[in-house]
Amino acid sequence: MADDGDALNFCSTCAFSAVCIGNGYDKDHLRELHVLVEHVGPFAEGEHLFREGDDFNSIAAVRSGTAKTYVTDTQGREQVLGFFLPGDVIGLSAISESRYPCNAVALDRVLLCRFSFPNIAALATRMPGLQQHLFRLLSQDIGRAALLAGNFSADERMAAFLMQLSRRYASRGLEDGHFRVAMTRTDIANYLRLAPETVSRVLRRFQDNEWIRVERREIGLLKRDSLETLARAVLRA
Amino acid sequence: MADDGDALNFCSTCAFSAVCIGNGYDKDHLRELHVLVEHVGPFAEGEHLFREGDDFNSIAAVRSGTAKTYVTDTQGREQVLGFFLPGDVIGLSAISESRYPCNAVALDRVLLCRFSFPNIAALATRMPGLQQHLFRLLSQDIGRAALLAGNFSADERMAAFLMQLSRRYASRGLEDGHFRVAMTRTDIANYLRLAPETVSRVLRRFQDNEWIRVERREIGLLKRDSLETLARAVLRA
DNA sequence: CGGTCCCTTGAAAACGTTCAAATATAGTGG
DNA sequence: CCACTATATTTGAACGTTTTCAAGGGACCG
Repeated sequence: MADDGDALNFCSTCAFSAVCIGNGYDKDHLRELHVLVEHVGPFAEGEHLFREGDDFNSIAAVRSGTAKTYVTDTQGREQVLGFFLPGDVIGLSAISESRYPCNAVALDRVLLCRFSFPNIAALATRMPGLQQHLFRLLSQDIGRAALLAGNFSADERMAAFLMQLSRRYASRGLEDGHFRVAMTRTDIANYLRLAPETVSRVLRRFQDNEWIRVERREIGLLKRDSLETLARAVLRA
Repeated sequence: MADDGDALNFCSTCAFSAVCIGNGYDKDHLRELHVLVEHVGPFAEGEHLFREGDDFNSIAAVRSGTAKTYVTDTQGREQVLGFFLPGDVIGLSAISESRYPCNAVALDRVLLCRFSFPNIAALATRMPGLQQHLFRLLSQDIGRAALLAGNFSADERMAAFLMQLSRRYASRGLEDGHFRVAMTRTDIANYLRLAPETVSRVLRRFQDNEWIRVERREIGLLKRDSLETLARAVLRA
């Protein structure tokens, strides 16, 4: 994946961060990126990475573990905005404000690479490639946020959720046909805007159809085609 | 609003574009922005500004009129992604791709200021303020997209829609207590993920409560408090 | 004046939620 | 090692909101 030996020698974990933020930089640029990076964590399960209203000054790449972002609505119910796997960048939606607009919490043991945003933005003015990468990260998130906004059935949502997870694992070179999710049913429900009971029932139905195999947090995908067909309505790809 | 007399003398409409894209630039910078701007339109009602799959190379500020972006789902049903009033920037979600991921169509007579994105990004590397403004525009859209993703009732969605519209008019110095919307009930329904019949019924109920006054596309807000209360669940502010 | 598209209204049906309760799992301390 | 508790998950049944289907009215445009 990161076949840039020099960068790896330079600092293996920070090279990984550089990969998270963008590719194609020379050694000097990597060195400049490196000084912006701060390794933070580990965060324990349930520990907050940041809270709504905290001063925003950095974005972070997940190095290992899983996190979720969420807000609490007026009736105190949790709305999960997204899940963040290793390689994902968290905190982008805060850029337009001076404070984080949501909470972020670790779902298991989480390690981060934190980047000062003012500094990285300043660096970006001298590195067009980095600027473009940041633009793309931001723009991608706009599309991703719109994804679940549609008017979809519980089955379509769940299928899309599973396929998206699988794709994200695959894009990181991990096993994508069988994985262990870090989130509870309730987290999934809050993300998909369904009741936890509905999540449970849909998973049951998928298993009865022999499309998946579920055992607690372990999920195996048996009939990707069927799931893809359902998910297509949501994912449009 | 635009109290920069020089800029206005320089080119009134382009000064307006500069205002759309960002403030606080000196005369030289405005001149540089100016050469990037291309006035396009008018587009007639129903005419497309761009279509899904078109090559992406520019973003555009709406100068007058109203547009919507939408995608067509697998069953051929339209999903409205957003409405764009004068001053709004359209096309930001395309930055991560080389092609537009959605369609944009004029709802009435529309004029645009179009900016070459590669050029404006290049300029941004020399103008930190512009870069930051672009980052903020993008980040704002992430938040806005997440807005309607929640699990809200038809009443809450409609109230939020009306209040948001009112606020956007107000922020442009326009009448915000009574306005004429350019979109059909079906457009609103496709945006709020409701059936057109539901939109009709909710508006009826609001009018029966004397919260609003509706006559075709004309909408007057009578009890902003009641609407705000409902909308709060969605807008969180 | 006729046609088309938009909007409204009513009744029935569907889907997901809520409520209630049973079951299972992991962590804790005896 | 086992009981015990808190939390997570599953399941069933009733309920409610929104959708769907069907039809009627109304505005605008030629």
